[in-house]
Amino acid sequence: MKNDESSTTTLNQVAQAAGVSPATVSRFLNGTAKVADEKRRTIERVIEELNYKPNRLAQSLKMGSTRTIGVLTQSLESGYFNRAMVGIEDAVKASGYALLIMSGHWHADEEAERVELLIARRVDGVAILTGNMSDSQILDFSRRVPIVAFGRKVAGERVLSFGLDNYRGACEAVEFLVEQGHRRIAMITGPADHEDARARLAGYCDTLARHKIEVDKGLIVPGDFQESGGLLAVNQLLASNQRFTAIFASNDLTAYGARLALYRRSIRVPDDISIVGFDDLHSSMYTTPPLTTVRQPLYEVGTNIGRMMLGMLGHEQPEMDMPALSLIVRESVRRI
Amino acid sequence: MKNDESSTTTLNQVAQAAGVSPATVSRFLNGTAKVADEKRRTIERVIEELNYKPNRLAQSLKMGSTRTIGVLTQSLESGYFNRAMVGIEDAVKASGYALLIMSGHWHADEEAERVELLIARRVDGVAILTGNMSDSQILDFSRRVPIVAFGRKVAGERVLSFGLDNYRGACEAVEFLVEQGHRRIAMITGPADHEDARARLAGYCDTLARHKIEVDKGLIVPGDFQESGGLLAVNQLLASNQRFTAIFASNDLTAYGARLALYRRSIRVPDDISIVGFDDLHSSMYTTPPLTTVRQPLYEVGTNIGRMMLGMLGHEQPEMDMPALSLIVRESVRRI
DNA sequence: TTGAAAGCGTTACCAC
DNA sequence: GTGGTAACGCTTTCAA
Repeated sequence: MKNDESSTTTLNQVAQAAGVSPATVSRFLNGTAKVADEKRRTIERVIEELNYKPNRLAQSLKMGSTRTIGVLTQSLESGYFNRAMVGIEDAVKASGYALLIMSGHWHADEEAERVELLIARRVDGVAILTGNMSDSQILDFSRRVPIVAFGRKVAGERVLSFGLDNYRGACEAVEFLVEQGHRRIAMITGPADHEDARARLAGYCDTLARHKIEVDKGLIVPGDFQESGGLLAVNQLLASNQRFTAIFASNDLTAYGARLALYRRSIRVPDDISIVGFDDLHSSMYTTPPLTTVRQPLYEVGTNIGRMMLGMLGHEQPEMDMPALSLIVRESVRRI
Repeated sequence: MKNDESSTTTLNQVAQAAGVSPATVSRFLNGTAKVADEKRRTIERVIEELNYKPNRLAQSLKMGSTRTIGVLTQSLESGYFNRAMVGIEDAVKASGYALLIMSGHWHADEEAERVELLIARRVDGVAILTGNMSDSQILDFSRRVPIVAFGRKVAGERVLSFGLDNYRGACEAVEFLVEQGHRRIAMITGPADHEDARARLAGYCDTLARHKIEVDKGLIVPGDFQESGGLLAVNQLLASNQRFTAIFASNDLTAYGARLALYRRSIRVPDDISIVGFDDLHSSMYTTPPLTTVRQPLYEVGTNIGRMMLGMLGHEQPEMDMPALSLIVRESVRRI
């Protein structure tokens, strides 16, 4: 076996070495047509000897499909998005698709730029995980490439989109707190320009109202979906001398920060203050105390994105099957 | 502006519409040669009108470079690996490289399969983040594609590799515990087949020995680098009625699990038991108490991987500059 | 069953 | 400066 200097073998070389035409090799490789037993054996042998691997680039160019799905995430290191990522990957890898992942960092311009990059690389479709692009931007893109968008509501010829009912999730969370006897419930919000954050806030307000509990503006403090925001928020709450027995944090990260702020003042959870979060990140199972939170079925979100994408790409019909948000009761809430 | 049914415009169409040859358009696009002012303006206009975007696939095929770096990670949702991932991305994106990420799940066969996939897609180089492949496997791959491997020690023509001094990091951690007066220090190990885990265990043993502290086998319990392993390990430790004042966990995840196990028994940290972890995941800043741990400069690991890769790919010479492991003292250790 | 050849969208060499 | 054209590695008619 002589190797041409690590230079990659091409289908043509295989054909030549096997004394057949490139077409025949191609047909053998793809099972596109019957090839005589004898030839097929020589081809097999030559491929082995030359260690030939098809060039997917050339294939893609020819066939007009890269078998690649572009994913626009918002952060490469977000436990939230990455959970969905593995769902997507699991759903599509059996069909031979790979993921080309780019991050938009919650910045509309950067997001658009990344999608542009994805399209330039000729991904077969792009999955968009929330973000700040406008619907019309997404719609525009969808004229160039099939899109499935999560956490957005945009309708069009080649866009599929879906979201989770954040409002209802928030209602459940606050409902639970009320059931447990809490009346003075503080809320740490998420970014004001974030739709999910607004829905969660609305769920909080409405649920309180439904129970004839006054919505005290002083109990609503801003966070940023990060731990640091949660920490600051609780500090602010405490500094303003508000009375409250529970905190509804807009997401788990916020809850972690809030919990630390309480710890610093030796305020016990849940004995003194109860906390409920939102997302149910994996780590929420291991905080002390384990966090009561609203579970987002992110993995399933991912598999559904993957399936919907395959559907648009002409594979078997996607059967959507989306678990709803559900409250996971752990140990950060006390009945009072 | 008429749009041909969302079908993508090609360079040839631009050429035709502008009344010039494809070569000229290409030259204009790449600045490969001067093109007359007049033509350049028509070309610009036509590109605008037709909304032409170059097909990177065709470019790649022609030029023999996809401007893509394959990354073999072990888990898409590991805070540890993903921190390095953003480092890699930051280091290479300015040069126009994108990342094609695949996960090997710590399984040698799957890892090899993924690298094979990466190569089939003609990535320009592959970055390998630890894993279980054999050195010779990696060496083999490196004959087909430039490789930079982190957490491995494999030398070759086209492989660059580097690791962090886990042994020394562990020594520092245990040294600190001893300085704080601890003598009965339990250790929760990582997977026995994991090199880093073994190095950390060795650091623990040697440091104890250096201080003439007996290494009690009963204080060394197995973990798995996951929270659940840490939890189980502490349960086992407690059940066996060992006396100890501190725990050295093989990584932060393990420490989280251990901390929860303690919490369940109302054993306080650090008042009753001290804990130190390893990795310094972002979340370790927000555990209660915040975790004292050995910081791995993962982001910098990533940027270095990226730079080394660019170096191998013929860009500017990489200047390695790797921060060492360092102990981050927070609040999970008490002086006794 | 098989081969010749066109073509996917680029780039680059060779003339002019 | 610019155009013609071969070539990158593959797939797929069209004939035979």
